[in-house]
Amino acid sequence: MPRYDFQRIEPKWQKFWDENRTFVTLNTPPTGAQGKLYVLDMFPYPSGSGLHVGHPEGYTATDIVVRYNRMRGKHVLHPMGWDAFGLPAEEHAVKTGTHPAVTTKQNIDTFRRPLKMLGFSYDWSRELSTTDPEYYRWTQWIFLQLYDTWYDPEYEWTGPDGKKRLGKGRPISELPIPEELASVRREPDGQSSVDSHKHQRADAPRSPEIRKYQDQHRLAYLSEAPVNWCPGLGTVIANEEVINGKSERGDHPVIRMPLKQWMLRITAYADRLANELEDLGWPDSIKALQRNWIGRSVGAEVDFPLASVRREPDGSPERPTSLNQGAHAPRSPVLRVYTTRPDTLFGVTYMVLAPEHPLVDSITTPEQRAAVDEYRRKASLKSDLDRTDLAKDKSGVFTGGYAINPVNGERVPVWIADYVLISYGTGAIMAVPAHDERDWEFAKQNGIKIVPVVQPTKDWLANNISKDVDCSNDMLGQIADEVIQEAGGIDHVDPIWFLGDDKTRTREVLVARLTSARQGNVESISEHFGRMSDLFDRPYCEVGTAINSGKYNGLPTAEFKAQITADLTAAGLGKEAVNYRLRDWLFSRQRYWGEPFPIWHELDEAGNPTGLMRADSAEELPVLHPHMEDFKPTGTPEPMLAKAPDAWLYKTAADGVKLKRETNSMPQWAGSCWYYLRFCDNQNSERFIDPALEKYWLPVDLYVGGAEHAVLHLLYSRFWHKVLFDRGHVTGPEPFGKLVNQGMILGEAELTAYQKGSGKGQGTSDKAEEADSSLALNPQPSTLNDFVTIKDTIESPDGEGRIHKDTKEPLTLVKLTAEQVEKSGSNLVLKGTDIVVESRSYKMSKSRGNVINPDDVVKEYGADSLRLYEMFMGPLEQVKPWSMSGVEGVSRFLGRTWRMFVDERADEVALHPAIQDITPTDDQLRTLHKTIKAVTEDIEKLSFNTAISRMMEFCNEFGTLEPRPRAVLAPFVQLLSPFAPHIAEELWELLGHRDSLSYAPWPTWDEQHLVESEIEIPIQINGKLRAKIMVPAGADAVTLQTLAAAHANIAPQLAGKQIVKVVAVPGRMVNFVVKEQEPDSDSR
RNA sequence: GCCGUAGUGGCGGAAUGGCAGACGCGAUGGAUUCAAAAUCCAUUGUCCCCAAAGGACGUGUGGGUUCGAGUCCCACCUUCGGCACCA
Repeated sequence: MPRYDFQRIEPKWQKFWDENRTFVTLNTPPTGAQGKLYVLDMFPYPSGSGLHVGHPEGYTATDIVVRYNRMRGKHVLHPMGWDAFGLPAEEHAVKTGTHPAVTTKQNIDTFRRPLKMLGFSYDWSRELSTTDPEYYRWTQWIFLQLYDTWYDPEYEWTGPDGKKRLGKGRPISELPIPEELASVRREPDGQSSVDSHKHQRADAPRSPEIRKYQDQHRLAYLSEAPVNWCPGLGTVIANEEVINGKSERGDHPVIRMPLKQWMLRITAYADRLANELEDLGWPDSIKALQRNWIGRSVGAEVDFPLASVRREPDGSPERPTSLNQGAHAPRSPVLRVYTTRPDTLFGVTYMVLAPEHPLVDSITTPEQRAAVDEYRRKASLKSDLDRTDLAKDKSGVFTGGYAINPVNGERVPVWIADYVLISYGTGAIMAVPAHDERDWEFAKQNGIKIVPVVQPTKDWLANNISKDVDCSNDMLGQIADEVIQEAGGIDHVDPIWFLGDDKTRTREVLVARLTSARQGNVESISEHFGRMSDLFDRPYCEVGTAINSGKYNGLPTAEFKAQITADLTAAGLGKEAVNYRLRDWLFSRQRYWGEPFPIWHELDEAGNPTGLMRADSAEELPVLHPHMEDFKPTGTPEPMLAKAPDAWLYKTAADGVKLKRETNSMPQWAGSCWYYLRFCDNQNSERFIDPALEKYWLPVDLYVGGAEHAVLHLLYSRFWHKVLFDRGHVTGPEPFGKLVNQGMILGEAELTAYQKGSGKGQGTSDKAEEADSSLALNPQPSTLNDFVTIKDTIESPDGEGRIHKDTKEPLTLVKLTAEQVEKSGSNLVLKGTDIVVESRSYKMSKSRGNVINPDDVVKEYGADSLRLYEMFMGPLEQVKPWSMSGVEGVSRFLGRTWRMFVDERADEVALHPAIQDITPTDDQLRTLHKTIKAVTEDIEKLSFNTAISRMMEFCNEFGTLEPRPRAVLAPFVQLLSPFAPHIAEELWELLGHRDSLSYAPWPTWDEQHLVESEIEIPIQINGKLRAKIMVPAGADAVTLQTLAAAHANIAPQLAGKQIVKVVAVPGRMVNFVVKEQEPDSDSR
């Protein structure tokens, strides 16, 4: 009985593909190739727990595109590899003593097997792993490129892509050396460092001063700065890896502490990373996410001269330095701030320095010293989490110092407060409490005066009336008018009212007005809006017309900004400035299982570091890991590799200088930053990629992966690529052309219950959550038994069962079935109770127990069914819940397809006798060609779910038809093959073909066959459907109208009515616009 | 708060401004079977109507544009995701 036996078919074809090297892609295009296509999946981290259903989602999508294009004659590149450095393998090593390399190899094997089992047409000869020394050798080489590069923001050039650019990463040897350093080069002992310009080696004998100067400008540099130290992980991590003060991986607390770490100067590329997003074929949402992350803002830097500064012995106080700030150097001691609102300069009533700001010491007066030191000490202990938690609390201390407001000469007190961040802008702000929420809160809390400098507009008044005032939009406008009238004109509306002071008369008028508007209770409203400011959502307005601003009074905000920026620049008091939320990328980790740095530190006679560094040459790469037995973290910020044997750690250079290896390692992102390049040329031992192959294959034409990489991997990769581009190693500025993010697959929908009437509000999640816990604490014994909602459970420490979060009792989670609930209005209710039941899907997670294992699905339904189901669930980009019965649905479709070709009642597998070489009818051909067209276009649009539904329709039409014309069925197999390649190959073979279907030409459709002789046309009266008629396909508007008017249902309805207009669109519809004779209450 | 995404049957979802709900799941009825599974056929947005014929309503809410709106415009509500003391 030859049923659809995927367990026989699938391994058979996987073996066939393997043995015939069906999917190996040569680097030379085959003759007659229709161009190249590089389709890439985000390569996985091979975790020990194996494949997850999310993986095959994107992989199937790309596989369909690849198989389709292969059949269309494209020269396709479709590789797969492993992002295999990272913590889990190392943590496993700590537990078991197994070397991470061993674990990694095992994990890769457990990942490769299911990928092969799913029939993806990867070219496995291009497989790579970031942990392979032959791979990370080039990762280290690229690091050396970064190390050898400085960014010249002034450099104008034309790239190989023909576009003009401003700003370029250039070799460090081309960095101009300042005069004062250059003079040092001629050393007294005659050891000149006038180098040949051509071959500069990193360890060339130059003066230490120059070398340190260069080191400060490299794209890869060492910096002592507060970083995110995560004791739980035993390493520092990047800003991007910190979520709400906890580590992204493991959810461990993160504390900030100053450490010397490697940084990559990604901020130098911030502008280009933001601007060059524009032309990318990426989803707007991802572009927005990156733009947001880069966070470009335009404003001005303004210098406030200091009124009282304790002079240092050398005569000048230290000036703040910032990487972000430009070169204009003030002559006298100043406090430089960055602001996006230079138009509010006249409203500055205090200034704030970040506690870590270098000027704090010199500005603090002796009287304030103790308080300032105490505040700084406390602030330094705060983790980012604490700072976030206490966001509302605007604490701060007065330093005793004053600065002079450059626009009006006023003395402004200088405070320190931790709501100002050292890492953004200049680490200091001018505070304008009248027009900034944070400054306003701070001023209120510390009793600082508030000076409004922006006059509210009528629009502001209308738009900011409190949401508690329940009235129409018209009413809001009227209230605004009322305020203005009461004040005697918009210019007399005093902004101070909104800053908290009462304005009794106006308030009374408004309250009366509101009362009449909503027929409310006068007293309650009066009480509710006790003060004028309560009537408005915000106590300040941001944009409007200038007041209290001297000669600028009357200027609208935008003009004021432009004007005063120009004036400040002219006076040398400031300049326009751009700032980024993006920070430099913290690039070192303290772990073993990452790429070692190809860097040495020079030691002096006593063995102490001199602060000078040397890089390994390209020939010395790769820098391999030292052999180690003990993988326990040091527990301190001291890197794991510091425990390496001396042979690895130390060496003496040719010039006799003692060297010690850099013991940090690179973060996991390093390997994934450039793997798409290596796939083009993964065997090359001379270069990281052959230039000709780079030019041929790049950029990646389609890149598919999860949206969780929107700001990490995708930003880092673009950065590295741009550096390689600037240094002439790649030919394009961007690595990825079209990008698609597959949506996450959620677990199967679960029913959760909560008590009716509990909580407040309407059906909000808050309510459900509140109710959840009360249910768990007071289970209804007779009705719910041990039913407990998921919220109340946590994973037990051994990771096996689940326990109650409060009682720590083990729990059995009872899933409700559809039979246990009944409908009640729009809700579901647990039968016989007042428990409301909600259906919801959650992220798959081990602790929730809703993880679907692809292996199990393949065992039960086959790889083709899994592939087909994941594509049929819905649009690729969308988040969608898993449904096992959905898998059964597509599995049934494959069964029907099988039976369309194979007679299951026969004794062996053979073509169904109903399939005959007969001439198809026009209708049959139309169905076939419609299907070819639809499937083809849907694949092009990556609309796989609709493509599959088209094939289902085809199958529904021909599945049981007898006889079935072979000429119609054969192309269907080709259409199906990208989606369900195994069954397609099998059927293709049954149809008598000996070669793999993979290169059979994709079917084309003929418009001629799509033409229908008669079509159905809807007839509307006043836009409402009243009838349908069959008309000849080519019928013109007049014919349509005549036929429609004569229709048995339409004629009576038109009788005696005035036809105002007839809209007849040939091939589409007819609409009669009639006027009702009696103005009857025709309920619209 | 800011940026982004999405709201359509019992469910997943489909619809170049032109017949809302393709396709699938689920459900109901039937055929087949000793019976079941599997399979096949039919019905399936809600409501009015004994039923049919027919009709009314229907794409988050309120307006608007249009002969015609799920689709376009304005305002709002809600969901999900990201960022969040970024000056």
